[in-house]
Amino acid sequence: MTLRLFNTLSGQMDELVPADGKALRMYACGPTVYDYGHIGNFRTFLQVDVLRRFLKLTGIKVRHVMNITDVDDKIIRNAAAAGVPIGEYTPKYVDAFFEDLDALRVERPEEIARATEHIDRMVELIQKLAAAGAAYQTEDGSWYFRLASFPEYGKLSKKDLSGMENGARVDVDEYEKDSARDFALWKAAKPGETAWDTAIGRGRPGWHIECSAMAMEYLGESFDLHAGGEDLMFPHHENEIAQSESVTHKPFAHHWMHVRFLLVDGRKMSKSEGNFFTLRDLLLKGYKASAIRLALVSVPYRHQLNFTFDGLTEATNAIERLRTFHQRVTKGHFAEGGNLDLILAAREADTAYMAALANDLNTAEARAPIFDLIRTSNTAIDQGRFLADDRTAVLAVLARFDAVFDVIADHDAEPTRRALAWAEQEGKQGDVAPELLARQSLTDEAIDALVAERTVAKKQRNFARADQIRNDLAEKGILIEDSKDGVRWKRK
RNA sequence: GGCGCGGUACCCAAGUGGUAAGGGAGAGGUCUGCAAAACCUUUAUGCGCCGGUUCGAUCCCGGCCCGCGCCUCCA
Repeated sequence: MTLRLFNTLSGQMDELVPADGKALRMYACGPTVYDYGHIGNFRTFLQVDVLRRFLKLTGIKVRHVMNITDVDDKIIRNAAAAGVPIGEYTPKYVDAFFEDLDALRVERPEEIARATEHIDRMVELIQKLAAAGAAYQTEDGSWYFRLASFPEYGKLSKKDLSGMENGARVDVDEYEKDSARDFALWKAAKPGETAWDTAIGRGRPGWHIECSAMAMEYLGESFDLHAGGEDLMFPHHENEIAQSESVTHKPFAHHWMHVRFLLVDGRKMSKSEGNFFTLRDLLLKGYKASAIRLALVSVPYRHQLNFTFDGLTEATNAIERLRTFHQRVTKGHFAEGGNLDLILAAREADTAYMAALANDLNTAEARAPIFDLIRTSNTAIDQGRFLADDRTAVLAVLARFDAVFDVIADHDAEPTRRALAWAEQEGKQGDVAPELLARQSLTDEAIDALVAERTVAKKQRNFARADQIRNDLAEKGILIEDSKDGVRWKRK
């Protein structure tokens, strides 16, 4: 099973296989740690997670590198406003980022590279660029990339910049540049700003150079895949290509994957429009981390995803269906043996599931056979003909589904607990939904005790008491289900 | 203005040149002490509009309308 993935560079679907035959080397642009991540950021990380999980499922080893941009204009600005050095400003947001990734069950890349720890490599690269005639220094000590030296510029984003060489838009701070489109490799230190003393002068790196330097450091001069949000295609990725290939004269990344934007209510998220959500915002509203994951993952990466609360509710309900079924199959008692039709159905579901993902990571299509299999199985269980081998076959399919989607196994308690602790710490208790607090008000043990009491009441045919307990629990978001295999309860 | 993407049922969303997956929601039914869960039935003669190609188009071509994104920091 080989993944066919749309390649922005070639403009077509290309097979994604490790060029060295060993491990797939991929680089994905990570966060700039100046604030908490928002759900748009996480859609991209989640889709890259789907990619790497699917690759692993098909038996491909992955070597995935992600950068953390811990020095840039916004960080410098915010740190200055907070009156601390950037090294004291960013750790909070780095920690928050990983906590959020954990909440969403995004796997860690094999390598996480911080910009501030790779300044040397960036300086070396700039020196090489200068030697190759692709970089020049301006009077203030900054270094720029000379676009004119790289005729292929624009090949990724399919832009023809030839007509706009020296447009009217020239930044007053950058009047010394040879061409308006030349971009900064190294920014000369300004008084009071964070800076490094290096062989090319005192200053700090431009944004694009870090990715070129770190990608080549960990993956080599040429590697398999480079991924990121669609907005990074131009100019960020285009600039990475220019910087890297001007030095190596080899293809930087063979394959480029761009995740399209998440919109909120049909509009791009922005703080000014008030449609801006962080993961924490949603957790405190009472949504489960798994529901957020499923909602952000279920629309294929090459389509815009319109985020709505209805969509989150739908994902919540879909997960309920998956988990209820999983529990039913896991906890049920089934006789020895198996049914050929069910085992075949499981196999077909798995084939269709894998084929959908192999087709440009079509997550929406991949869900369908799983739900089909659930219905088929439920019917068989209702008919009392579901057997032990059927269970084995079906659970194997669900395991492969969860190897990528990772929403059936319930890990929702911890992210919510942490979000609540965070809200308390930050004095944001006012943002916590009352329903969430109600739901958290009972411990598992207390619920078990009430459920046991209800079971006793039912045996005594004291239905009034039994229903009272059920209703009381329901008010706190705890739902009870009676079944042949005992009583199940779950938090809404 | 340039580049790109999309418009499929109440909502989300796949998909194919031969007659519309899946999820959610709604309605009716079965089961149940009652519920829940589950199952069954049901909800697009129709896939933005208009032309064209074709035996046949939602899917191909052309035009139009609408929405969105990128072109500047941005996932």
